[in-house]
Amino acid sequence: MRDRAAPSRRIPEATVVRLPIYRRVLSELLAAEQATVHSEQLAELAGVGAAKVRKDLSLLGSFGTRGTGYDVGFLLSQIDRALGAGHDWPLVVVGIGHLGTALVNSEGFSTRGFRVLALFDADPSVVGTEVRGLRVQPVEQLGAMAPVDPSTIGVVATPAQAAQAVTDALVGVGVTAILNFAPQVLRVPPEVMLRHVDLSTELQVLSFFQLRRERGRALEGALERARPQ
Amino acid sequence: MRDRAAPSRRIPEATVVRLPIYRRVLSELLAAEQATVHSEQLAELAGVGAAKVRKDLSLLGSFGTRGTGYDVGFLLSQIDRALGAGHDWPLVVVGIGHLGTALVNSEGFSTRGFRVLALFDADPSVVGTEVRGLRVQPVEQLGAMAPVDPSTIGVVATPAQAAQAVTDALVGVGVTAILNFAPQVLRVPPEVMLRHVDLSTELQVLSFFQLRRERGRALEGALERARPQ
DNA sequence: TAGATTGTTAATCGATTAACAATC
DNA sequence: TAGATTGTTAATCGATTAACAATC
Repeated sequence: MRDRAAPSRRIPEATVVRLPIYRRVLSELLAAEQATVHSEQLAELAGVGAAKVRKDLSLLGSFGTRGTGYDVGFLLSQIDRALGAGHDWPLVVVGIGHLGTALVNSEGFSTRGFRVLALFDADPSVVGTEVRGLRVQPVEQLGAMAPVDPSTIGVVATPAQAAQAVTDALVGVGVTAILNFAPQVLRVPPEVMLRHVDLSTELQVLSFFQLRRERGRALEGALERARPQ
Repeated sequence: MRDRAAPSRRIPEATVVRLPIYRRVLSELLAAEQATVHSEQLAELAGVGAAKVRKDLSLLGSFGTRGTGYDVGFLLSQIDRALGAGHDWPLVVVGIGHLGTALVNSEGFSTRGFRVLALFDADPSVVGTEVRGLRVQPVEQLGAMAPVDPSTIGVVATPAQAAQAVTDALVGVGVTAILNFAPQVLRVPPEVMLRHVDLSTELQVLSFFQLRRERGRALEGALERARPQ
């Protein structure tokens, strides 16, 4: 067995997004002491197709055994490696409302290498309180914090109107990756990576498809009535 | 001017996800009393390409004027129509922790037609409290609630281990669209629409790309050292 | 009319899926 | 060896982008 890890080929974003899902399923299987899994079962548990599972995994390397499947523990460790487990990922979280607090308290946060470096908020009644043992600092001090390590991830969980200024400040102290929860399109320099999660957008997407379904039903009804038996 | 609305062609999901972004930009332009906008500017403000904007909008209908652009108010109203504004979207939210509370308190929630129908939680210290004027009910009563309207959207914001049971109960009372925040793959009948938002997945995706960048830098450094001037 | 900008077509790119030879 | 299942190829599907004719 030699050189099973894939040469670091480009891994498509669509695949990267599924890796944490496989990771979760595998860790459940590991907890249940299942030794091996085949693509069909992993696919079923992850809610995707088996061909996609094999394709995704093959991009990381050749970790399965033909005729048998994948060793659960080994595959898990390889996905962890690809996702940078073991690495330290400092987070700077701005906006310690319900959303910011939810994020900081996420399950399995620290086991995945995420470590809260600093918390900021604009609200004087929040500043000074402790979340997960860390004191919330006034947001005005964000710009004055010591330059951060390049692997640091910034989290913007402020109201929309504060988000751009906070983002600029994060970029100013050296943050190169930002997760934005504010309902606001952010401008960042091209070298800064940005992901946007918007609760209300997700609901709007769901309601769009509900609406289409409803219109479909209405149309069916009309056809039904127009073409009586 | 006749028949400007597109025949209800299939609108790709990728486009649907961008509609709320255009919507937000347009409502800002409207607030700033800008009368018209062209695809180039809308693209710039939404952080996408101009061709994509025109393509997306053309799927909804032919709402622009060649040589001039789009009327801000009219385009906004058309996007609203496509997204089902004016429609009533009842929500059943299960899990009133920080995340559930953040969602229920989202800005512009009610203006978009979302209306919280019922709140449930398993924690006795949360049950009975009021969020946005609505009393939190014990989760055991979820299964016994009156069957819901087919446009109802369920929100699962519980810990992972409770998520599947809660989902089954939601489906049981007639919910056909679910937004899942629990770090858990859910099984639903094929007719139920499901979207999954996972805070920790988002961070893992960001850290994956950070890692690749780091490895890239390391490689560059190595090449630099291997090929001295 | 001249200039500007849409709406659409065609070309490109990327992701998904099916099929199957390789191989345990 | 026979059966099972991977890893990969090729076909398909869908989304993005560029280009430009249509038209205000």
